[in-house]
Amino acid sequence: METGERESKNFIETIIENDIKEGRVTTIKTRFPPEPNGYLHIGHAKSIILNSGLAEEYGGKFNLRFDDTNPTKEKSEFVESIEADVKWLGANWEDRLFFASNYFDDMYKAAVRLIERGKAYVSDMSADEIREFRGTLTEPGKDDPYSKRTVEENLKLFEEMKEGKYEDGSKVLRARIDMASPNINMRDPVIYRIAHLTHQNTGDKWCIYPMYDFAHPIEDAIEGITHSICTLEFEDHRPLYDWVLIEAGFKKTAEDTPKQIEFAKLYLTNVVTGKRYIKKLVEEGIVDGWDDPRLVSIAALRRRGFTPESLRKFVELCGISKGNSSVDYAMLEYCIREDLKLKRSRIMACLNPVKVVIDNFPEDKEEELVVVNNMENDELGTHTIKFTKEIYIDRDDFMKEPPKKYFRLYPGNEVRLMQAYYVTCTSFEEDENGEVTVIHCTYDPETKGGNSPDGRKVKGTIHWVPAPYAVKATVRLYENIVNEELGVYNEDGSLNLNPNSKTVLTDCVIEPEILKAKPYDSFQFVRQGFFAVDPKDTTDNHLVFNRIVSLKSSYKLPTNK
RNA sequence: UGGGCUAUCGCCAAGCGGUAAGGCACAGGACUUUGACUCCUGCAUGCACCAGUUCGAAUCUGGUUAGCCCAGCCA
Repeated sequence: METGERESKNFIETIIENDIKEGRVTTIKTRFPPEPNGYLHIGHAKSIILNSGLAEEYGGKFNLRFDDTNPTKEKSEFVESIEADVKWLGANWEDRLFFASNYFDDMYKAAVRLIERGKAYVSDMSADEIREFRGTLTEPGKDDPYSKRTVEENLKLFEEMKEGKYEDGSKVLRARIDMASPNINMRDPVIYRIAHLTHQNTGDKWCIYPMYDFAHPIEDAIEGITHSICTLEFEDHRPLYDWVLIEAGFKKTAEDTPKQIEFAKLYLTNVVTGKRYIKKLVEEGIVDGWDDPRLVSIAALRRRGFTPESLRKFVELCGISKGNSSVDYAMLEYCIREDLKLKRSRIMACLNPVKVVIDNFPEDKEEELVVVNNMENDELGTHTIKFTKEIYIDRDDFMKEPPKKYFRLYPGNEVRLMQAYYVTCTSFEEDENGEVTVIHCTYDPETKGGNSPDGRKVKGTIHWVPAPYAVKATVRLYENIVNEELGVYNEDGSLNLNPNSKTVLTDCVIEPEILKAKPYDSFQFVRQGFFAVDPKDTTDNHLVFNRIVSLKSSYKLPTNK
């Protein structure tokens, strides 16, 4: 099944369709506006896929814009990684890559316009004083003593701020709105601050920088964005967004575009999402880096072997709404399995190998068998594998004393070795600890290919690797970094980490076909799950695999008896 | 306790006055050279709660409760 069609549309699509129907817009324009202060994670994927998807769906345009209005937090390292991640996800901004910082001139002019219209003033109050005068949630604020400055005075002061005459924090430009507004964002918000810093894009050209609330609506207006989609916490900012556009002359009424629309963020149950938390895990060295496979940053998911298609499917499946919610991780697992199962070759690998000797198989004989890479997808072709007297199977596929309904290998039982022969376990050897060291079997030469001419059935089919040709590799197993509740830090800043979130490296053996694999290539290891070649740890002569997701398993060993 | 927003199955989520879509998860069954996949079947007399309007309400009205967001010169 390819891109299955959704029968219901989300509320943003409804808004857009109304805007088109009622003639407010003809070509819609959306944007993804990250601040380059960290790496992108799966939550951003929702926004990227939503915004670019909407543009695509309605024949509009999608822009990538760096919202770099605060040089204290931003680095060019991050703009590079973000660009790569957005591209990898398949969002196409064509030639429309923008930087808010390139609009600083327009923003400065807009601020001057506000001052001229008496809608903004320079204040000398300190940050503490401004906070004090702002009032509280239940009490109104008090007028800024500097709010009575004349237009001329404000113009002169703001010009001097720009020229660098004042120190950081000594003056700010505030919008003149309403200190008694029940919406605290409207109590004369600061719209420009002084920061003598080298900006990642504009260098030392500016020493005053616009605040988000002032800059963002202007950025949208300049680019002709029609639908400015953001997350729920900006709902209270929407009146300010409209105020700026109207007072600075970018639009007539709040009904005109650009129009801000808010939706709920994506949370994964028990998984640490959120830039600042991931950042903390990285900085504290709890994980190896931004792309540690246990994380859900885009870089980590890519390294781990997730596909862009699987993330698109996931976002689509989760839906868009205004209710805060937390999606089951199982949903993500479903999406990646669904995407990979028809795209990837199946290969036999024993994560915890144990040797099997086929006693009645001739000592030096080798048989070449042809294996279909994916029974459901012919395009993936075939490969060959040698069958030999000594092979490895997974330790889980043998039990000395099988519990009920266990139908893999055990003394006296016959199973099928995938694509090869029926074998029957005759005996086994164990060490002093009771650990099985070698399993002895006999094979039935009549069953080559895995079918019995006499119509005899076996209940179990197990995978194997020829011992002389087994390729040694390492698999990285881990659980996601999880927390008890929504991946949130405790009040003291600590995190209740899942004890399983440790990475475990295990030696394994894989059939020789695996030697053709390159970094990021992924496979379905028969009965084990999907794995991808790690791009960082892998060397020329040793492969390291990250587990992308395990397969569903409906056989559980009985817990008691 | 000022303002804004949200409340439909374990988890997402449609629904917009005409008698509860779909997906994930789960359970049972069929099939199977991966106990996978695939395929069937089941899974809210109920839509946070209480009143009211209506022939009829998850959808409208009033009230209540719960959760999320806002007092950065962050975004």
